[in-house]
Amino acid sequence: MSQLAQLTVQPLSRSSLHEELVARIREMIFSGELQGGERVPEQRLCDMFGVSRTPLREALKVLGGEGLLDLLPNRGARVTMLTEADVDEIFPVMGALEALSGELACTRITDAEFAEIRALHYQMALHHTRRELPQYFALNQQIHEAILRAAANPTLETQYRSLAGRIRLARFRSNMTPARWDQAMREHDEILAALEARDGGRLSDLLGRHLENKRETVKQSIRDGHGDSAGVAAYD
Amino acid sequence: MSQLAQLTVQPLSRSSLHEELVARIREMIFSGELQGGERVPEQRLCDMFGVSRTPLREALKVLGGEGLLDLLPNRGARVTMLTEADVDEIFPVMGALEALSGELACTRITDAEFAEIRALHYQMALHHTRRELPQYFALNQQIHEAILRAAANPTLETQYRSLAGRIRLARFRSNMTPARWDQAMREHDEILAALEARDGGRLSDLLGRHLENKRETVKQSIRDGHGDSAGVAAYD
DNA sequence: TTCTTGCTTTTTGAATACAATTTGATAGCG
DNA sequence: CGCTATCAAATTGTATTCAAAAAGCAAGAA
Repeated sequence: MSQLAQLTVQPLSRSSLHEELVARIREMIFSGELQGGERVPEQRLCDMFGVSRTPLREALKVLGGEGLLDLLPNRGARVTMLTEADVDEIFPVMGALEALSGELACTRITDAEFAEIRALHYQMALHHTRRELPQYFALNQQIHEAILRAAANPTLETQYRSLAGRIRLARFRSNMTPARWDQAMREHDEILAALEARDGGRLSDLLGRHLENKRETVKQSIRDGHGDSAGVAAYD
Repeated sequence: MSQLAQLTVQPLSRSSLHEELVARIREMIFSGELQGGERVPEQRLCDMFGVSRTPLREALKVLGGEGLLDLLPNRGARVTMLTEADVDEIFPVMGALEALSGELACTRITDAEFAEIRALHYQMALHHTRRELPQYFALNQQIHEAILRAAANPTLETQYRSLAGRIRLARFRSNMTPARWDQAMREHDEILAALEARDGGRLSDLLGRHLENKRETVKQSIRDGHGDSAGVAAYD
């Protein structure tokens, strides 16, 4: 018998049209190319992508299931509008999941994985001292993603990303004060310390509280009216 | 102006065919009418429901997104097979969500809601003393549902139900020993007490540990080979 | 003017038709 | 005897067509 049976290979994903469309349209929503509340006529998208309505409609159904589109029977699809109430609903759930990711990460993380996170952390700290906000945010997101990965639980990752995607519908932009930014950086110091100590309970708490600060930012952007900041990427 | 504008009526949900199909096929999966791993030829389902392939395929895509079907490009859909690894992955996430539902329920539950849960609890206790397992399970499920409802967070409900649905793929049946059953009942006594005291932290812990016992049951049923117990409903 | 009412246009829902891929079976070859 | 290659049938992927519903518009009445 060959070694083939032993190997686990990436189950190469030859994606079909509808999968491709799901990814593309999702990105259009996140990028703001499709505005919240906007009606999405099927034919226009078909022309845009050069496909027929069948695979497109399949894609819309999937995105509806993800909560990114509202599908109204006989009245088309609209990009979901996030209300403040939605945000208050979603954040506690995200918090619970992020807390779990902290717990699991502490029990499973390898030294190599931790070293990588620590490297990201110090790089982020550098951008913080230099007051380079975009770079700071990029690293910040990478760190949270790395913790999530370290938890080694694909179901958790999927669920978390799904909720994070819905939050991105708000297209918020962090309006950090210097004081708040300094505080966030201190929180990250503590997060790194808890992770190094493999203290799952403490890391859970820290991640949960760290997330709470984001909630107000998102709600504020909804109050300000999110349609106006077209083309602006969502920050963390 | 008439009074009509003031009234808020149920926005009657005329469901389309594909929505109907999603619900029907989902039930077929849960009931075991479609076995795990079984290939689901589109044409057969079309004949079965008397619809064309278009709405059916839209339904399959949605169920694929829910994780109940595996969609292999050009190779059809299969009912997802749950591995023990999947169960070990899903349960911690469910645990985090159930813990959150306990926390939220304690902060929000009304006296009326609590009274209803207490009633369900004592009814369940009665079935426990009479050793009426199916009735016990039915009440048990109602209690957990009621707590989830009391948390008053639709996002949480959706996410939890989605994971619970995936677990149902295992089509497990509780094989409780008398000792284990007595213990479960004691756990429920504590759950009720924590809820009455509005002690969110304690309720979280209790629900989490209560759930852990279910994990082994499910994994055992997978080891036993779940295809054999055709037609057997999943218990709690 | 403003609201209603009926018709036309547009858009969506569903079914059918066509193309591409996979599966499995058979024949040919080593 | 076993393996490969080729071809036919079945199944899925996509496009097109037809039907039903909703949205828009214009004419008429209050």
